[in-house]
Amino acid sequence: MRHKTGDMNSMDEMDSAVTERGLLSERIRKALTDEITAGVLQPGSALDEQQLALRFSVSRTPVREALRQLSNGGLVEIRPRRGVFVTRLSPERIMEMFETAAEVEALCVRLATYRVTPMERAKLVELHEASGLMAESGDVDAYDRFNRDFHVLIYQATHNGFMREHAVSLRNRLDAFRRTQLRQSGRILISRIEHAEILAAMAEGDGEQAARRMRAHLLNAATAFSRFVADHSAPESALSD
Amino acid sequence: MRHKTGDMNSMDEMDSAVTERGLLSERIRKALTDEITAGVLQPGSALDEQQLALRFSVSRTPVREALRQLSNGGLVEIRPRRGVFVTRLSPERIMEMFETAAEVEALCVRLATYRVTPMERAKLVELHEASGLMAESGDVDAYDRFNRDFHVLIYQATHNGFMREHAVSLRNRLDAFRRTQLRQSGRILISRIEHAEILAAMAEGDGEQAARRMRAHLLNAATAFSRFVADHSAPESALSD
DNA sequence: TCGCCTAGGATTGTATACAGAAACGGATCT
DNA sequence: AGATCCGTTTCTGTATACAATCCTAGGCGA
Repeated sequence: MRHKTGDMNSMDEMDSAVTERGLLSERIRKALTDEITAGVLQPGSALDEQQLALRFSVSRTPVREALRQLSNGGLVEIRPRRGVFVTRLSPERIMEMFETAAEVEALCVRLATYRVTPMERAKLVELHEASGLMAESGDVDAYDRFNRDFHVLIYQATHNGFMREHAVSLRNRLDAFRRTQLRQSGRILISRIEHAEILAAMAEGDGEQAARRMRAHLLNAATAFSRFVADHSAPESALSD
Repeated sequence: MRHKTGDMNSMDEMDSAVTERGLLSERIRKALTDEITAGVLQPGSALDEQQLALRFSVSRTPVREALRQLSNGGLVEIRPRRGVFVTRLSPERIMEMFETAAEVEALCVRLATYRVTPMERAKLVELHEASGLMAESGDVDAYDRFNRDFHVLIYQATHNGFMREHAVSLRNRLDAFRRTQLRQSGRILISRIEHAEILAAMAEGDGEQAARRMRAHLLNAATAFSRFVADHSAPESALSD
């Protein structure tokens, strides 16, 4: 079973005349999610319902629903009777999110070490080995997809569906920042080495060790992200606000 | 200096009769949350928007928004174009949730052990000592409130706001089941003893030990809940259906 | 008799209309 | 000049109307 969780959902080239199978609110939610994580919609900016409705050529109703969904994901903030704003994530907040993700992933890999099936273990190794090519060619997008599959498979190996869903949801909220740090030179190779070390600990059945390495793995990514922000956005943000 | 302007925005009435204070969708969301967790709305039952709108004397719009919010909390399931249904939680699913909560709380108390401030530690002890009266008098509701404050304060002591929010959200989803198990004879006293042991580990600065005890604390609650379910619903569900 | 197709009813999804609150700007007063 | 008051305006929150889809039931044909 090799299902790709991150399939691109870009079948929007159909005529606008046909009502698509999915709900309008879902389409809008996805579009807004992309724009926010890509930085097109800048943090702190207000999202006007009418304006968005006009942009997507729909009424305010599905736009409202999409915005409500986004607020639950933490991407936007709703101030009642005031409006909807793209959540402004402070660097501290982002680091808090990374730390939380690190701890959650650590506990997942610890449980996974004790519960993983031989088939799952084989699949993990297979994924990891396949990532070697991506690391060498520097294909960030491909490695990003692999990385996701790798981690999700570990959640899966906990054999706790609720925990898996929670971990996936957490990971989704950090994806934008993860991609950012992954683009730094050398990060992919380091990431891959850390994966190998985690797999080694799992192979020895040492859940605590695997957990420690996973925590370090995530915190390294956080540090890389932090360094990236310090290097790239300091000059720009000097006069904002 | 206080002017006597015509500003009467400051009337804070708490009654639920004709108050226009909050948003309708919020009020409905709370009402439905209560009814679902209390079991008034049984798992698997369909929620008709028009019917609910009639019941609350509002239009379908705020009802829809409330239902969307609930679906993100996992209380209801939305099948597009099919309707909204109260989520049917299998015993396995509930145990998965308890395990996840146990692990998350364990990691919280581990971090809290290393980061708690003297003031927070004092507040924890104070809370714990105050709970003695509730345990003796068997006031389940009061103990339930204390229990919540106690655990939330531990999340707070991690000094990671994001983690605190996540842990609180997780706890909310389990509150209904927690109350159930707490009503079993002796559970309150046992719970209080376990709290004391957790505090002791924190006082010694042994985060790992505190984490283990917290995990056991939550899993004990899960076991108690499981036993409660087995005792109370087995005879009925044995040959019905 | 059984299975497929179609018509009707019911319910959700979306659009539009209306009401009230919060932001904005100008005029007046101190 | 600065602040305050008040009217205007814009936008959200809610209500209602319309459209599309799904479920059900009944008829028709094999």
